[in-house]
Amino acid sequence: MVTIKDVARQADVSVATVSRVFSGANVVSTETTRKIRDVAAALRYTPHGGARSLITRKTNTIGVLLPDLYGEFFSELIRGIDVAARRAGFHILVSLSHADRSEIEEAMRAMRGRVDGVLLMSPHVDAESLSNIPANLPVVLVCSASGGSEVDSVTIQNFRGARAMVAHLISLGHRQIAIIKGAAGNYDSAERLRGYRTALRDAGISVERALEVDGDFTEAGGHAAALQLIGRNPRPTAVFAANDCMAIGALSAFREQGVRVPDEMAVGGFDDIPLARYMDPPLSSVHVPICELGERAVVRLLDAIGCKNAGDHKRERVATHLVIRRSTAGEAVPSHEVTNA
Amino acid sequence: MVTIKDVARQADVSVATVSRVFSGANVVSTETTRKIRDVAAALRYTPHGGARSLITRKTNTIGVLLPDLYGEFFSELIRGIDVAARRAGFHILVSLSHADRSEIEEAMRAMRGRVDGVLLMSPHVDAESLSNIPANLPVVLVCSASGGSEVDSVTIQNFRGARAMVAHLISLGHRQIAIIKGAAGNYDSAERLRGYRTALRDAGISVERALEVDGDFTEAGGHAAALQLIGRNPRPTAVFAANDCMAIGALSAFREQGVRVPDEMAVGGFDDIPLARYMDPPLSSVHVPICELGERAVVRLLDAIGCKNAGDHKRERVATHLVIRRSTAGEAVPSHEVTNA
DNA sequence: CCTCCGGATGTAAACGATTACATTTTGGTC
DNA sequence: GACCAAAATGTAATCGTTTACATCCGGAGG
Repeated sequence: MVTIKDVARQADVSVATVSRVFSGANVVSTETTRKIRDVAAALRYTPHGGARSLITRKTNTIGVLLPDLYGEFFSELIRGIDVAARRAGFHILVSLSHADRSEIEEAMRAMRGRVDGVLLMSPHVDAESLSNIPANLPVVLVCSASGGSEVDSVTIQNFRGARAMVAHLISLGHRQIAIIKGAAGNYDSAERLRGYRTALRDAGISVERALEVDGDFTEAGGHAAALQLIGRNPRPTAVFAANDCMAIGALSAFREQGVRVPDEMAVGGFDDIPLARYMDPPLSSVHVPICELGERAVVRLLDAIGCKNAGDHKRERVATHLVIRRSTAGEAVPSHEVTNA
Repeated sequence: MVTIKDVARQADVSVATVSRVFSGANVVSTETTRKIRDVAAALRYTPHGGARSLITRKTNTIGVLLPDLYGEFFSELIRGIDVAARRAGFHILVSLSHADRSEIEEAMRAMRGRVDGVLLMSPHVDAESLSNIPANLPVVLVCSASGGSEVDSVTIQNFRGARAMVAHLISLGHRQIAIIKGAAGNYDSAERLRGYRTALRDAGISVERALEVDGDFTEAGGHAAALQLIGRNPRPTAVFAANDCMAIGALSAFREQGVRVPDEMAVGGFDDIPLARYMDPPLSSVHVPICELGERAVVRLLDAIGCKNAGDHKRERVATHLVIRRSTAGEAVPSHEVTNA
């Protein structure tokens, strides 16, 4: 590997001068600069990021710790994060599939000295209770429960979104409304369930546990849950799936069983993934600006990295809105979408 | 930030001893070890990864350079990469949305000193022509054209998969078979197109440019392309979409226009994303083990990092296989899948 | 002609760890 | 108790940079 010393030697200057050329301190004579650049190009020299960040104490990298995440949600989130990070000249160090507390702590420690801050998405662990992590490392929670206000966090409007979807179903005249719940122990799941129940109560409809079936955010889970619901007596006339994947699984189950959507069964999802509008019938959903979620989280983190004002930790929510398509609205709704912020 | 020196001072030993405790050289007396661990825990000390990798000359990190990638493909690929990397104790540094050569080179330089090797997916740029990158940095190409054998690469069996799908359509009696092409200039696109044409020729069917419509790998693109095809005279009886997203867009277009699938129009996709089986009708596709693709690429890269045998660069392909569902096969095919390696 | 100043460059000390080598301690053997 | 190997620990160089400080040099001002 060719280092700054090799360049210095060949260009017949000191390493300091070479360093000054590459670190942008605009203080080296144009002639020397040219000479150094030539030598560097010939040698294929590139500054060593690790060494650089050791002395400058900035890695220009943010760590991203995620749980098991699938499909669209994951890719959009990363995209948002990468876009915002790159805009600020930051890289992202990604670590996936962290479930329990010890794994998270382990991953965070591994990141010490490699990142300037961490984005942590931990829907199962109350991240505040993380104890054994490097001190002074800025952290922003994404879509996670954060008991107090001890830490920055960015989440989505799960509660409002779910409540709006269920209110929409109610407004269509449905009274027997089921929910296919998200993965157990998950923060988003819990909030969406809460929104569902609140909407029912607000309309004076009693909340029945029999209409709350378990799900796991996968198509297969939604499919299985839908089969259960078909057997219920009385059979619900509408179902709210806690995410689109499950809604899609449910749609296919209803189709197989000859249950017509939306006539016999209205179906609403959550997330509004790109595919939702291409379903048959097109799926009503709660739109989540996932990409923006990632961006906002990064912005917040960069903020925390910049100034050490340990004081003002904020809890921020990105807005969701209802997107009504045919899976809930019947033929009455025109094919262009009705949205409702 | 607390460093190894702080721990050494408080534990009343030298930094060397502390280092030995944390780097696993099992040579420190149990009592000293305990004392050091206690102090470290009290101080919340974590070794500084950057400093460590500077002297050991290993970052235990691999860089991942990707183009604009969406949905399932992206998330599965990253998952595969992360799984394999973590298994070997490696982290991944991700950088997205690199299009042209200069962006790629820039990103690779930025990674110098932060990674031990790079996974590069560059479907548009002939990566071999990359010149201005750090010397000696192991690289493995993923799903990219690699002219000669100067570099390791892992791709998928685009050609075979596409040919098999089109052969399947032919075997069902179709003669007017259209293709919705992938993004222009894309390696996978080109290979799948080649497979399509070869299958036609093998069956003695003439290749007609009018049946090759442009696409871009998105649902909207597939939708638009399908509308075009409906207008063709004679109208094709089958269409092969170069990926599932486009196939799904096409399905929805056919549905809207009252073109029955598969009776009036058979539809085949590529990728076999999880949602494919939940479409109406369930979508026939070419299964791609995306996760495995990522894993294999990492394994290959770790190999290259381990031994400096610059000699034997290999080109590897992960196998695809046909998954036949109702979108091509009509009601004749039972609901459990027919697969065909 | 001397001073002084500023621009260009060099010298050397960090950054936070690892590790070869040197040194000290320990404990077993005679 | 002396001796010696082995075990435990310390010393200091090193990784590839950045940067405060020192140095050098030429020219402007007096």
